[in-house]
Amino acid sequence: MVKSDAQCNVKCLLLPGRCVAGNTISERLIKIMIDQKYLRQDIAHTAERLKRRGFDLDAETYTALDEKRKALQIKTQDLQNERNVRSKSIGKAKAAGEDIQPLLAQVSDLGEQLDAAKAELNELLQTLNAFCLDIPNIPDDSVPVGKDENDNVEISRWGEPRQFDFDVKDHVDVAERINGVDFEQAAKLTGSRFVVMRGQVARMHRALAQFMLDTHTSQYGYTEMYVPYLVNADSMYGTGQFPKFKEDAFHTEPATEEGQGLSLIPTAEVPLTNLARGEIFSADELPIKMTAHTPCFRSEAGSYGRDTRGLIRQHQFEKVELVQLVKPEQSFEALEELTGHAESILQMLELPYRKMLLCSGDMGFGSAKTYDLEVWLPAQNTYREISSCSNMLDFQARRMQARFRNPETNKPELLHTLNGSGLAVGRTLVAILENNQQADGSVTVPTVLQPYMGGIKVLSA
RNA sequence: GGAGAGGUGGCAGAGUCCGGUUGAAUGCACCUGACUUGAAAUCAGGCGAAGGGUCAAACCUUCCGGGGGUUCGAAUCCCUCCCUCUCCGCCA
Repeated sequence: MVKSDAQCNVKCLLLPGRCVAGNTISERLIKIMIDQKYLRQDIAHTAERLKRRGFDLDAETYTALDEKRKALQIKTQDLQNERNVRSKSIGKAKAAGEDIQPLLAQVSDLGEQLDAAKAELNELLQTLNAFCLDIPNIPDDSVPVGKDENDNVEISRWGEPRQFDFDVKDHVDVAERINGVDFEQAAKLTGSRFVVMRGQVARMHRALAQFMLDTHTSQYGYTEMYVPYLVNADSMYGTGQFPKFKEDAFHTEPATEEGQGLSLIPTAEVPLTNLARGEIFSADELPIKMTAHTPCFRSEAGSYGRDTRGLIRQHQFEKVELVQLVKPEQSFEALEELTGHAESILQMLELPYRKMLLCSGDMGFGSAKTYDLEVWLPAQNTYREISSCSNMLDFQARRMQARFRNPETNKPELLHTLNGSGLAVGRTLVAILENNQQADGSVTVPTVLQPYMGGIKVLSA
């Protein structure tokens, strides 16, 4: 139904010349201007809402900085104007063959004043920018106020956890019994939190990603994308990983002394969403729905000792990501849709899950509203996160300057971005291994996956 | 990796050697109006972004790949980084 749109989107995204070269400082100076406008509207209310997620906005500092900025900006612009006017008159005088010397004398000290004002303004802008980049997104009013995952609200459940008449093994035991994983080899090659998969398990891992991609493209109108796994700093700023969460990602060494290193993507959300960076879409190009299957790399700083066994928490894992770029008024509807797309994968794989609405304190930095899908893991006797679907509103769009032209005003306006896992492939594999295990150690292959595995119905040693 | 060419508005494409009223000729696209039964064609006008400012305007500042420098003044000169293209080499 959206096929033609999807095709158009690819074309638009891939049009040569639309890619904006990575800008650094000047681009960020613009960003903060907008952040300020945003904050200024109602700073007390903003602070109150940010508090719900445990963030203390220092409104006084902000207001003081902003007022200072305003004064400095006006001063600087006045000086620039004066310089421009005088320079022009010098040009005229010179063209008329008049003596320029007296005019030059008049401007002699202007340059210094201007330089000083500019430097001061610049410094302030950097401060303000840093201040604004650390502010998380504002939770939507529909988000329950809470501190941590214990305050998340269960929205729904799907499927019945299976009753086992034998001792349930965890996915590591299940996979090892059919010779499908080898963590020791991975540790030899690289270190902890990596895995080597082999044979039918490796194949099922691949099949899962293929199945997910095919479903999202053929059923839900997403355009399949192939994207870089290494991105520059601007991309990481754009989606909100930088500056606050730099430690969570892996980075390459800078290529040159001054050059910035690249970062391994922690999720395909980064490259997919940043496709919109610096772009102005026409209204009829939206919504843009993209999906990609990529590896994801996370340093897992701060999670030492958590989920050390098995595939749950790896430094490298695969994910099929869903990203949507939509008009502002459509984003909440789009979040429901996108979450539904991820849910449908679990349903087709017949994996019991529940849908959680994250509370204000448990949401990601850039999200205004997030649903987590948690799949049932019998060995852990609990539900574990397998997908996280978020409406970022214009949070990322603001950082990226991702806009569309509103036909009503004919002006560029920030669009809204959404993303969700559809699904995390490694954890889906875990869920199948655990939920579909048999007493004899074999694992049944979900029906929808069988065509992707040459008709194999059971994984066995 | 070696050699060369180039990065200008939605697109195409001048300007850059010899810096000055150039946010930027021209063409296309687009919008409005006139003409027309309607359309095409033609004619007239408009048509980048961000920030400041204003009730709204006027108006001001900034932006010709990024950063820095020279200058009263830089799209134009200098340095540097990034990217693109062509040829050679190498390679999946």
